[in-house]
Amino acid sequence: MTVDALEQQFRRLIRNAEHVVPEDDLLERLREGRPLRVKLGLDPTAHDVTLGWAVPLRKLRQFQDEGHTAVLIVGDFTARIGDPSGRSITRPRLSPEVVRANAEACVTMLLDILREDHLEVRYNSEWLEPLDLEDILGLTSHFTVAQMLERNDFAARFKEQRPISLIEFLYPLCQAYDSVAVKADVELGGNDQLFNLLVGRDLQQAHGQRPQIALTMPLLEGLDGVQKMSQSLGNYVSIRDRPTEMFGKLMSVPDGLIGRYAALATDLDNEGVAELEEASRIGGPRAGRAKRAMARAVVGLYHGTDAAGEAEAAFDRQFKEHQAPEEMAEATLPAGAVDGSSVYLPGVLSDLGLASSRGEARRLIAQGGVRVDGETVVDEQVQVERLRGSVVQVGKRRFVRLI
RNA sequence: GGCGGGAUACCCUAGCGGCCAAAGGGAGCGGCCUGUAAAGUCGCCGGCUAAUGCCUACGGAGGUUCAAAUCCUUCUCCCGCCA
Repeated sequence: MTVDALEQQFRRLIRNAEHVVPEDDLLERLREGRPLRVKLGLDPTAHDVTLGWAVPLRKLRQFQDEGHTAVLIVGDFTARIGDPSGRSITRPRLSPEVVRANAEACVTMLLDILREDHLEVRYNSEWLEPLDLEDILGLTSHFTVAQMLERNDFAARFKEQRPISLIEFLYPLCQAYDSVAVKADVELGGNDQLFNLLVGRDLQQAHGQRPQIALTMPLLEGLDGVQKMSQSLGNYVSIRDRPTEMFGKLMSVPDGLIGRYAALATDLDNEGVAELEEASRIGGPRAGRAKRAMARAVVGLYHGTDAAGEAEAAFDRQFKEHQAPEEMAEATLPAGAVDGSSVYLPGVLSDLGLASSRGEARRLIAQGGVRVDGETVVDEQVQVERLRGSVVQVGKRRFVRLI
């Protein structure tokens, strides 16, 4: 490979990265011309791939495309122990079978992004399970409490006098040991993983290995624009969301995030990203158009450009022309709800999951948030004929067709 | 191990015998506005087909009282100081 080509590969690989520690070592290893072992850890309790999680995954895919080996570490052992992080109640321990099944489902989903060649999937129980206490004490001896407290969230919790379980100190060690076990050249992760990745370097060195390069990707903010995208917060887009849903969710993102999404969740080049970012700063209709372009690019990435175009058209039908969407959930009128010729609508709404309770449904109706075939419902009792075959809408985006 | 403090709805927090389904803030939801953005604005925000009604709920279990989120006992968990 020419020096130039190498340099370009290097630029591609570090593009958008938040930290590359140390950068020059990555270039050096690329020069060796061998496939690098690029590790990425996977928590098998997650069951959906969000756009946020896709950021490091897509980076891993880039490495694959350059001929390097993706080493996917399934944290089956650690999942079995349960992470007591923060104040959250200790997760129930999962049985090995359940973890395994989850993990396999996860890996399958990851193949939406990763390629099947240049891929190595490893379960960390393979090397963590056989460790005995002596081995574990040996691992801990390489680190000090002060080192552990360097980690931001530990430092913060310590300062605020919130509990830190000892087991939490062991997690970075387990993860670091994974790096030793698979002889990683590079480990990828979200930026919140930086500390753990650096622990991996130290531990590899302690085991006489060349320390891995830690490459972290920015954490993508969720739809709310504030917190990081996560399944538990419900502010996420799944890469398996239907095109229309994906497009719609992306259109609800705050303006300030357009550039960020464009950079991290699309395959637009730097100029394209800069253009959208600029437009989003200007605001007004230009920002709206920039957001559309971003949404189209994301949907296009996972569903193809045709689907993206259709999603945008469907979006306009629904929100500019206020037509019901073409595809929506269908449901039958719950039999119990019918009383003679009229129906108690709050009961129907809560049975269909459009409202969390009958009281909630009644409130929605009272506030004018419920429509049948586009017409705002005023009364709680509704004629059966009016409902049969109708489209029931709650709020702006929840639709169900009754059949 | 000793002593002290604490656990309130999704989160943070007030209440400290009846006026408490529980103040305030955040999050969330709905209407208007709009670019399904932000800001703004009006409203909702435990459940029950009306209710000045009933049920469930202030960490768990008991108790005192006509009446308990509030008092007592005990258990669990958290925090602090001392060791």
